[in-house]
Amino acid sequence: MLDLKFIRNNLDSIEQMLQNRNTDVDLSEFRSIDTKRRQLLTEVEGLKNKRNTCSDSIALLKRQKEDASAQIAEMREVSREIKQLDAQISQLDAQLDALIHMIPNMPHESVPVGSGEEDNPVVRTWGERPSLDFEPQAHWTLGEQLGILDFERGAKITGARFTLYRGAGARLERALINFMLDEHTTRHGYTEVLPPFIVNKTSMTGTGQLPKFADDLFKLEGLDYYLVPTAEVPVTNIYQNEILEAHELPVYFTAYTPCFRKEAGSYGKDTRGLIRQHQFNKVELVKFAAPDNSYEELEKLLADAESILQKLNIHYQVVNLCTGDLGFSASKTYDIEVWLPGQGVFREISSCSNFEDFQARRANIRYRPKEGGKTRYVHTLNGSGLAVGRTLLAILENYQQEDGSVVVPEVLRPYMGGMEVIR
RNA sequence: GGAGAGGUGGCCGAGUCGGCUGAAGGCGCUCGCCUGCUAAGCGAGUGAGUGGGGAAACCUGCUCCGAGGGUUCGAAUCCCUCCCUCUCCGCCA
Repeated sequence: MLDLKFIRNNLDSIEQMLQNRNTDVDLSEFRSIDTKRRQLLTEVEGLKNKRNTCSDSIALLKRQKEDASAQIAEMREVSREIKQLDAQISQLDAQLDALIHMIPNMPHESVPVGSGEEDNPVVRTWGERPSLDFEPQAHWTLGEQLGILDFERGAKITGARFTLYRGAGARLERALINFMLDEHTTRHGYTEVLPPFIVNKTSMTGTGQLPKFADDLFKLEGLDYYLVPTAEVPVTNIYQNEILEAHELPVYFTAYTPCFRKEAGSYGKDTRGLIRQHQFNKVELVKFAAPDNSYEELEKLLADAESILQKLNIHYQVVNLCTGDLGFSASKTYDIEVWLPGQGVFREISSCSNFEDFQARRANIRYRPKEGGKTRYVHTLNGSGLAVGRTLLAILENYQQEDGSVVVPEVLRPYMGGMEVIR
């Protein structure tokens, strides 16, 4: 959510931003609702002031055992007016609130203007494509042949886009989770948290999933509870409605959670394999930072995520999302895309973003600056470190051998009971 | 799930029969004094949000005592609904 005053003073640049993001939010009514609201506010506050002072004098009269019925009668009328104005104001508040919750974040100046993913510039590339002297297979073929991924039974148990992992597959998934958490906690300074996997509406609104993206979420029947679509939601909301001290910043959290997404609007896309599931595992990185160094923190967070792929020795590239591809709440996002030889493409495996104060304002997360003075909103950041299912499939495709077996990356062997090859 | 108690400022904790309590007192924090240094002591200050005025320091209105409604001229204080915490019982991994 953007600052109301900022919106008021920068309507033109916001309109431009909406265009760059290919979003259509109608701001034409903003001005009139905002002015009307402030008008009524001034009016009702004047009346409340009158009521407050009169109440004091009524109290005084009562204490002196004098008659106050004239004032009381007058105030009865004033109170009626106040009630009426308050009702009008809260209606305008609701309208304004609905409007500003639909406005996406302002992109950072380093974000290129572009219309879609084809306009995302590549920031850097790491490693090389594996030289396979045979026709590489897609992970779904490898996984089924090895008996470690069972798509049919996943679909039987639940439905499309659910997968059953078996044997070495299940263990590899677990190995990856542990490996990633260990790296981030022991080498990169993150504190591990294990949050609830179900959150309420306030938390969803705090990080920006609601109200706009309700269709992507699994909601529990009859409750205002939702399955988490990412650990970003519960972890960022750890400090919802809190004021941190400057010396506590930055705070680094890492969390493993399953993620649940309806993937509405992706019918027919990525129907095969592990790429797009309704349930997947992810290790997330979340930071709370002071505004003056949040972009340095973003670079470090990105490097922390990249280091996992480097240790696994998998070729990847980093792209800077352009305005047309940038997420609703983000000011700036880097995607890490891994090379998938079985499909001959780069696929997103991590998304690292700085939200600046957009989420902090919604979730009311502030800090007290060192130099004192008014509290300020923190900057929130997060990134996948990494998406576990996609990492597993990247390993299958990059480490496959001609006979369909898959070599276990060295760093994972201790987590796999020493297993060197899945066959 | 049943019974009871409770939710007040960064923290702890008073708030009597509704009015002078945005909130006593303490802790913490900040500044000053004192001290060879530290501690102790002394003095002063110290909530948030949102409007208006001012170049600014600052002045000023309104709102906020778990959340939302209600009663009243007036509510932290009374009533209703919901949420959360604690204790006991029941159930349970």
